[in-house]
Amino acid sequence: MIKDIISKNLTEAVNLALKNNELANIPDDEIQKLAIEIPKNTEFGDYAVNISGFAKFTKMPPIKIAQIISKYIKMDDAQINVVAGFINFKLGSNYLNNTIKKILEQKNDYGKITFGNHEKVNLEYISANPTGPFHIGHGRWAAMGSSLANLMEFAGYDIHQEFYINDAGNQINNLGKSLWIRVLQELGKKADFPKTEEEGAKNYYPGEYLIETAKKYLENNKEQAEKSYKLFPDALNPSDEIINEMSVFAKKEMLKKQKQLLDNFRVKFDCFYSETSLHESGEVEKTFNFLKERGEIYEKDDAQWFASSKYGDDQDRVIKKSDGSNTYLTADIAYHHDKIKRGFDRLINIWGADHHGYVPRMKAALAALGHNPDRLEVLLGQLVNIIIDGEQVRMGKRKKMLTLEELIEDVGVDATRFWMIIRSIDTTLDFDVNLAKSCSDENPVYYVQYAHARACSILRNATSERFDQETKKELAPFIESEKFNSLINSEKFDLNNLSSLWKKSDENASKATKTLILKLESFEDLILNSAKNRAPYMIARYVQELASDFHHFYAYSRVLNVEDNLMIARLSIVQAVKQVISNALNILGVSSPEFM
RNA sequence: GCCCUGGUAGCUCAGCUGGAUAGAGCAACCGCCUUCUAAGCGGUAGGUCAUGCGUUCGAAUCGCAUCCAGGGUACCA
Repeated sequence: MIKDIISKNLTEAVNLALKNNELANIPDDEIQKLAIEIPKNTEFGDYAVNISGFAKFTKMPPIKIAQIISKYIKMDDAQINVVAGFINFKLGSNYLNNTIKKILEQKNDYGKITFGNHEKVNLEYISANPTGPFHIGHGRWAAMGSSLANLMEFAGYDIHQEFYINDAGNQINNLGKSLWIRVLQELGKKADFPKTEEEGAKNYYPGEYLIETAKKYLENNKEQAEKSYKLFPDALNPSDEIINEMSVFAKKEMLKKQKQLLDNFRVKFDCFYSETSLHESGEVEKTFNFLKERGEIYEKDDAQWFASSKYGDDQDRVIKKSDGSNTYLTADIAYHHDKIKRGFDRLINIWGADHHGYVPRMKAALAALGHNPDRLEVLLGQLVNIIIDGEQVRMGKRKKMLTLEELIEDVGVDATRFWMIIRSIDTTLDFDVNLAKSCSDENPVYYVQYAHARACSILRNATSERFDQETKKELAPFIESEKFNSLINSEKFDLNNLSSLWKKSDENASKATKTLILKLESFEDLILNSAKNRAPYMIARYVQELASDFHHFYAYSRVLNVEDNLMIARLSIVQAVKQVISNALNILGVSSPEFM
């Protein structure tokens, strides 16, 4: 990375200046902190470093310090100039050419870094109840989570993607009870969902999606259902056996649908972890006893309490209710305990902001179990507003809602994913359905994909036969396929291919070319920063900027129909752009079309 | 009340481990298609970075207070 080269030279220069007593009193960690940045105003240079921070140690004006340091910098093929407290670097073509070489040699691996050091990370996200279709909010976690997984893999982590199935508790019974009503309705019996709170309306799922499930159930179980109905004609009071049968069937169907949708949405989990399995294996009880042995649990009001406030939670939490059953928290503690026992160095959870109060108690739980709570990282995502026709649509949870499936059908996987990722996780996302659907300038997905398709088009044309309109004759391609392939696909890219790139041509073209290559160069740095910050949205922003730089380049630099050496050089750049756009879009789980 | 996010251009948002003139996209206005994809490019205009005080050589960025918006504050999951 060019930044690393500059950084190394800079550190050496500062140390030399210190050794020669031209500077003094600068602590080592201050030198380490020097950040190479890209100036907002590129007139200053391609890279810059601000050394004003040294002023308070050396008691010298920043400009003086910058001058002294710059004297000691020995970089070939780079211009260095000092403005105020800044040392600016303007790079020569060697650096830029090497960037292209690196991309063409590393291909799909360009941008991969070893920062993560193979740390074993368990990334848990979505973790929805299997009681209905995903809503759009789940879509944000799905897109975020899978992109973050791709990103962190790229940055050198070992990522294990996990979905925790919340398949225990009353909700599953409620699901079964609701399915039974739908089944009876399908059989033509009189059966209705309760309407009022007194009748227990909130214990049912009246969403229409269970109608389909009911039909499916009846395909093979019609007689059985009729029989059950005769024994228990009251739709709201079926037997436990019926509820159980319905619950199991509904859960299985819902899960199947969820998995199918995730597959369509390019979300790949390594593991679906069932909460029920934790109860059945006795892990929940074991964890409870373990905590009890460690003295973290006490009794009050007939319930068992976890003393989470000892570990920073603002109050203690019930862990076993007075009726003897466990709370959700108990299973969740067991689950996180299990993750750590499975050998993960780090646990990352993506949770909706509505769960933020849950973070301290989960961290407290880890501490109480004897683990370092910092191993758990919770990324809190703000919620999603749906905008249709300029109006915000409220998401009623159990009423009619726009499901993720409908959205994807409407908008497409690429656009949905891109829009879900484009904003930082800290801001409430306004998802404008009309905008995401629109194939216009307003839609950044197509802007980026168009750049990729455009690059592909140029590369295609370069090796295709041509037809001359005037002479009505077939012309040879601009470059033979074989030559082109050896240019693009060889293990060792020949830097001489780029030699004619920087000969004096028009200024706009070389400026655009340089800007473009510097953007390509910054990809590795981007991976580092976005992985560090767990921020896939940075990739989405970057790839838009890259597309913009490429379109700009395209406007000023003809690739084909110029003299051969220049064509080869520019084709190499186009290929590199195509590669990097596709590497970036791959991380986001967005496709890179060859035609549009 | 307490806790978590956010408040930056007409709109949606970057920038926030303090540093050069606060950026992008869209919308508005003006231009550019007989040559590689116009789903594109160039240009113009648009700001008291919610408010106040503080820390600092220097604050959109850090601290405190206030005001707005969203979310949370269960022996639900």
